[in-house]
Amino acid sequence: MAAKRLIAHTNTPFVRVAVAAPLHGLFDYRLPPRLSARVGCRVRVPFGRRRVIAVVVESMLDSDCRDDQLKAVDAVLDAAPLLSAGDIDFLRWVAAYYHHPVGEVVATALPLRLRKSEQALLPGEPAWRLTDSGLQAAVSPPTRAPRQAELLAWLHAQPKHVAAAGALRAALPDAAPALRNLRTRGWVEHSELAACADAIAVVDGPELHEEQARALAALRDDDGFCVTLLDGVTGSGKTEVYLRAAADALARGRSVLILVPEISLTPQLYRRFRERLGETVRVLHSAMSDGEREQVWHRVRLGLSRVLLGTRSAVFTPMPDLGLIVVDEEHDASYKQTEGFRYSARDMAVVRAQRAGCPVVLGSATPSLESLRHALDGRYRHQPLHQRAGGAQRPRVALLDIRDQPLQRGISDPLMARVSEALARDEQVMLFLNRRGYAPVVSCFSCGWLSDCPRCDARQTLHRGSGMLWCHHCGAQRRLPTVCPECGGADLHPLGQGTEQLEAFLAERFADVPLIRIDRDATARKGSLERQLERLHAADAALLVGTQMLAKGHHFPRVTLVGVLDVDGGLFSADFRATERMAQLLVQVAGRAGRGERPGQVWIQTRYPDNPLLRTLVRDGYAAFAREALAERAAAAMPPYSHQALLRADATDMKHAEAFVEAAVHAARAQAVRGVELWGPVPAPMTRRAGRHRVHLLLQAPQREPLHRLLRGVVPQFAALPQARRVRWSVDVDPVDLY
DNA sequence: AGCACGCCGACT
DNA sequence: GTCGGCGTGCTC
Repeated sequence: MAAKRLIAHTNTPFVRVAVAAPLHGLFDYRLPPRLSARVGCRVRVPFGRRRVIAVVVESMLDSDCRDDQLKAVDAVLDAAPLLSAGDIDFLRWVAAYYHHPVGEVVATALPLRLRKSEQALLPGEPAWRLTDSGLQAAVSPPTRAPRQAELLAWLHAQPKHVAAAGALRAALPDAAPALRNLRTRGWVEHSELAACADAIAVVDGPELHEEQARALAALRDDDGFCVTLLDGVTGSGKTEVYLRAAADALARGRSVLILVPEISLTPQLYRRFRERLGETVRVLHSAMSDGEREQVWHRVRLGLSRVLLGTRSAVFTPMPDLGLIVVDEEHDASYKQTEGFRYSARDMAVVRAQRAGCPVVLGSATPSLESLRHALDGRYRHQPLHQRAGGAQRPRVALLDIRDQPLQRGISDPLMARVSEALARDEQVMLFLNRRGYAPVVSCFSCGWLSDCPRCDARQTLHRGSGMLWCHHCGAQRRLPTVCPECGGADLHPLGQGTEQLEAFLAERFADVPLIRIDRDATARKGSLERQLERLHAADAALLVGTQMLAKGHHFPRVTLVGVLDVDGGLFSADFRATERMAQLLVQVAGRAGRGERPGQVWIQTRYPDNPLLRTLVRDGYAAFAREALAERAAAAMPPYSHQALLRADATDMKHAEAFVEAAVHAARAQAVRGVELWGPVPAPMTRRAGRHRVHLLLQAPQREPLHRLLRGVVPQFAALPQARRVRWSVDVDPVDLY
């Protein structure tokens, strides 16, 4: 023990560092005796022919490398570690799990600024201090400069003759010119006030209903690691449970990490947490500047702020004494990073809680089948919340068979009639269509030309507002041609509907009813969504048209009728998870209806009213649907009853992508790990995308262990394959979409 | 990734 | 004659 402590705190002659490069190994360096670098500190090291910022992950008495191969650390950039030994262990575990280069994983745990800039922005308030000569001047102040004298006296009265710049400004609002003069005389100097901890101020909330109380009591029972699936319908008060559990953790002197999907990181949630827990609540999100992000990051890692509300990447933020992790809307796809280092923040939150020995709460009205399986197997505690807070009634959900129905812009007559009736009763109506733009394709009726994307195996969507054809997969745009590019005819027609068309049609049909469209295009203009929603709260009858954006974040208490125009796309997709996503989306959309006094009704148009999963969902709800869907997955040995990894490769030349995956298959076969199936090379579902041809190899196994054993052996070999030079490739462990 | 080395085409 | 194309190799 004594020896170990000695090693940890004296200068060991070698360090092992993680470099942000797509290289699987770590790199050893000599540490000159004049330098001291503990695990978790950043260092500047010579790397190849350049200098890079790296993170120390081990501190060693000797190295496996030959002495003449070792270079020396240039400089130590942090006096104290930014990441604890536990954080480093966790990140190394994460890198091993995702078979991703450690350096890149460690880099994602640091705020961007710390990867690029050597100087850390450690927290501390800017302040002004009286200098020695200033101290003398304060004793006999200049009589001809009363403002300066006043300022000198004020600073003199401060403890240690130092004051925060903000406090000074508050006390002497007009002191800026005097301050400037004192500074030129050398009587005050710029300084820094020690960083102080944020106030923790827990405020009581509303009384919990029985189920909430039960869920909270269960959480209190177990202070160590345990996973709770908080399975609660929209409006059942999950947030209240999070708040109480967070307050408990704070009371025990612990920190709390709250993860939310990108979309629902609304100011309202942040405000609610601040109101209830105090200034100690801090937030990390994409709209913040690099400097702000780094400041929050330091405050949280130093324990100055105790509650962090953040999106996906916040799961790697170092936090001392972690006492609770919450993953809100745990089924949400945005927890999975879909490029580069493809991690699942939800899964890593569970691992992190396990390592920290603290509880983790996964909350959702529509839990992922992965989490539900764990709950059914007893690995997660299942905590349902059925009651709707405030006693609002569940909406009535029904299928609308449109097989023999004429459709007007995608809307059947029965649905249209209900829309009219609801509007006539001064109620609000929401129509959901998961396709933005005006029409998904434009076609020439004389020659059959279609608006194909030049770079993808997809159609360009018509956006009539801008008069453009737009590929939603690669972003390629062109003007809508006036005549057919193929035959020169003037017989071009949009086919199918998007939200833009629906909006135009309904605006004409219900000219005197306020109408709002909510999708990525309509809300791109900043702040416009908020203003539109204001308008909605004031209105009586109103129409809302939108994509899945409608289903998230915002609540529309006055909506009594929800129409889902097209659900069938989710039923027959090549992606086995499509039905799960469809069901989650339907339930989330339905949850928007009837939260006021009047009961809501939800009508779902379909050509497949006999589809068993759809029927179960509508008749018996999400839980019943999920049971059946799980049974199907089990029967087909699909996740979560098997485990997958996906090797993706793409190249401008299809042959290169194929050759690489072919070679990868050979390498994988040579490992001869039993119990892992290899499916590939196969062309990706959308073979060509943004001008690149994409080829996959799917690896699947009933158990995790053999899959990971295989990957451990073979992924480094992929990197070394000569064919790898001609492709972009990546390994996706636990892929959620196979596109 | 990022950087240098190296070996072939059209230009001040 | 060179400037520069990107294939190849390497990073403790």
